[in-house]
Amino acid sequence: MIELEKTYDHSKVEEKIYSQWLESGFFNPDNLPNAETREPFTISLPPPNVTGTLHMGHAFEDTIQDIMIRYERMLGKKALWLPGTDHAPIATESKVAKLIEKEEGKRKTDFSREEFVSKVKEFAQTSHDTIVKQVRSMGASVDWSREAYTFDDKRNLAVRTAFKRMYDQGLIYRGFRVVNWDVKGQTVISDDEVVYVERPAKLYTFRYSKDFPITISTTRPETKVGDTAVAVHPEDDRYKQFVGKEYDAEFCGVPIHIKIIADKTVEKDFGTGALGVTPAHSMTDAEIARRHNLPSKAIINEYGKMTVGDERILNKKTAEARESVVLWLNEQGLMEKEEDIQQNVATAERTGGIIEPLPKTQWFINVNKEFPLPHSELQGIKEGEMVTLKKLMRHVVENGQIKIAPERFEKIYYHWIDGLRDWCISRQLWFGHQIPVWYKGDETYCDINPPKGEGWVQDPDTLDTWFSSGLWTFSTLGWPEQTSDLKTFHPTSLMMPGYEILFFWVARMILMSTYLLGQIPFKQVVLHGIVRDSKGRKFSKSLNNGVDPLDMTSKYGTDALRMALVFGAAPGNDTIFDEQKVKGMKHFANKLWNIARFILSNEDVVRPFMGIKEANKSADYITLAPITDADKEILAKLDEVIKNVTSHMEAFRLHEAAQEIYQFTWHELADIYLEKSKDQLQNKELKDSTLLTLNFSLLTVLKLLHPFIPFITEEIWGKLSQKELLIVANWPK
RNA sequence: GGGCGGUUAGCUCAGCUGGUUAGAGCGCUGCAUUCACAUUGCAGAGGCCACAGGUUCGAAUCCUGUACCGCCCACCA
Repeated sequence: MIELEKTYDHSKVEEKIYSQWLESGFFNPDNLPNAETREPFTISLPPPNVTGTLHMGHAFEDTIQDIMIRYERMLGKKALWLPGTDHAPIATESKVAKLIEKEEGKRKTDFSREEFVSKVKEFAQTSHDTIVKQVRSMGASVDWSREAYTFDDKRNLAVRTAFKRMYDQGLIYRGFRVVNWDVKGQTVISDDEVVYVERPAKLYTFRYSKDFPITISTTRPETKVGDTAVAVHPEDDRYKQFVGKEYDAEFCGVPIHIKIIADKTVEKDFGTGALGVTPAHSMTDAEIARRHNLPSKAIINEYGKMTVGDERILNKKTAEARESVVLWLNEQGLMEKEEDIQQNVATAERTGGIIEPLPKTQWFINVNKEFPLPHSELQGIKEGEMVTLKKLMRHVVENGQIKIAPERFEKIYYHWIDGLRDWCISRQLWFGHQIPVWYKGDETYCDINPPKGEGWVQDPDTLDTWFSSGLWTFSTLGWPEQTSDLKTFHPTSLMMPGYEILFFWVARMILMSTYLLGQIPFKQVVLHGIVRDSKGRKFSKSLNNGVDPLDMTSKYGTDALRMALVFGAAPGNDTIFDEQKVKGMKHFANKLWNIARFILSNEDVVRPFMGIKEANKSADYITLAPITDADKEILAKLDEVIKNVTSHMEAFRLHEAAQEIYQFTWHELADIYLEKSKDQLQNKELKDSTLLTLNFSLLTVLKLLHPFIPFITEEIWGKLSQKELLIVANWPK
């Protein structure tokens, strides 16, 4: 007779069980029973940023991946879940800069680069330790022995190697062009990091000067001091007569020279149908200027201040300069109209600052350049075949080597690729992988290691965080070295990120892996949604609606939180976090506990139990007559549940799987069969078969539930004096 | 401007390839407490599955359209 306490107390169990798992070594696939013959199954953990603590979204992500890896481990796979963290330069650097300003009253520029970077590294280390604790407390069965960091030495070598290869093949180049400058973050960012925010704005309609023949409309009159042309549609009869003519004017004290040009991209119906072209401070205008060979005149600097004109605008911020220009236009009688409109303003994803398009020299990855693929294990593309990075990214999804679920995201992915422009990878930050390029006079040197000799200066810029994240699936396995891990575990099997990083990360991993390894990075992507608060809002600092996963786990238990997060969460759909749900799942855990308590309270339980522990199918016991209809029924239902849960797992319908076992456990096994068994246990003839049925049902339910609620199931399993841990038990068939 | 998703019980959501009286959790109502569990059990109320057409023997599920809500993308300044 085995006695359990009346209620399940997660606080006494979770640390103990996690330690048992760690001691067993089974998180490391090399230590699994019969590891040599197992088929590899790999998940790379999307590395959380080392900017602080984890939120409910991370808890959700950890949960669904842990469910999959535990399931695959029980299926007999050589299951590797590789953890790590991301140095996330923009977020981390700005976070530390803020902290220093608050605590020491100093600014980033008061320190040397080395001093500042070491402070950031210190912060990142603390943050890392917190994150590890949190991942651990979620019960994540990650292989800590293989933990990686996007900014450690091994990953740095991978980054330099990748850069060098792309540079040598002409896929990375340095170019001067209009880029997205984040005034607040003081760095360039890529197109994907630009977020458009709709805001009310004024649309001004005016002429440059009294004798200028065309009126133009703009929301940014201050930039007109940098105009070099006015563009109209080629078929606009109003303006045909002026095309090709050139005019001089003085605009708010600044002399300008304007050429009238015709370009198809101009909308006849917007504003006056004439567009003032500012080649230095607008991406679109820069493209028009390139088509028409127009000169470009920079008039705004990195601080968002005007660099031309007199005291009315010089050194003023653009918004202030705008007021001055508007005043001048009105004074001169040049203003025709001021209208209120809604406008999309470009802001930086991380800092929220305004994007000021500026002409600058930066590093880019050319996504359209044709080149021979150095090595290929991809289906449908041969080694040496001419490809572009865009083509590679599209191809592997199109021909099904990589599957994206839910399927609708494949279309979104293609659409993104089709509109993709060269990827700006340099950042004016200190914390990050410094670009492995050195200069001396007119010479440029790119290599994995610095050049020998005196006088070389390394490019001060660092790389976009997604450059190193793009290497994640293989840099974590030892690349560029040809390690046995790389051979065994790459391509990885499954990737489970949020849909919001499909472009940022998933696409970049596909780019890097197909190019550098000639392999897909993963076979299957399952995108999950965002966890929102009970009112459907995103969790955010400004709303102060955050819920700390650790509070939930200590209050209700990790199992309860995991089950609550996965219950009702369909792939790709956002989910609402509700504390009530966690509470309900704590009740479920307690229910399971009491089912076990009842079964184990029978004195004879050990004897029949020992007899069935090796078996895996209910069919094996049905033959053990006498057996009642109730026995048959519960065993038949159990078979069906096994079948259904397995098929849900295979299709990543974790929410369906969870619901199915929940229903069975509570409302079939506990509510119906357990009650009937009470009578049967009184009958000597039926006692043995009843105990067999009870035990078999419990064992099976524990197995089925283990990926979802690993702690309590392992704890009960342990009470059943099993030789092996549940974590490596066989998935029922 | 283009694309995508949502609209199912009071609330939050499932419903996989169309098939018996549409499900869950929470909440609500009534009854039950020494017998695994009150973190409980039993019983129950509650839904023209957004709307309008169509396909089908049969539609919450497929097609067309409409209306709201939300998201993504985009060089209308």
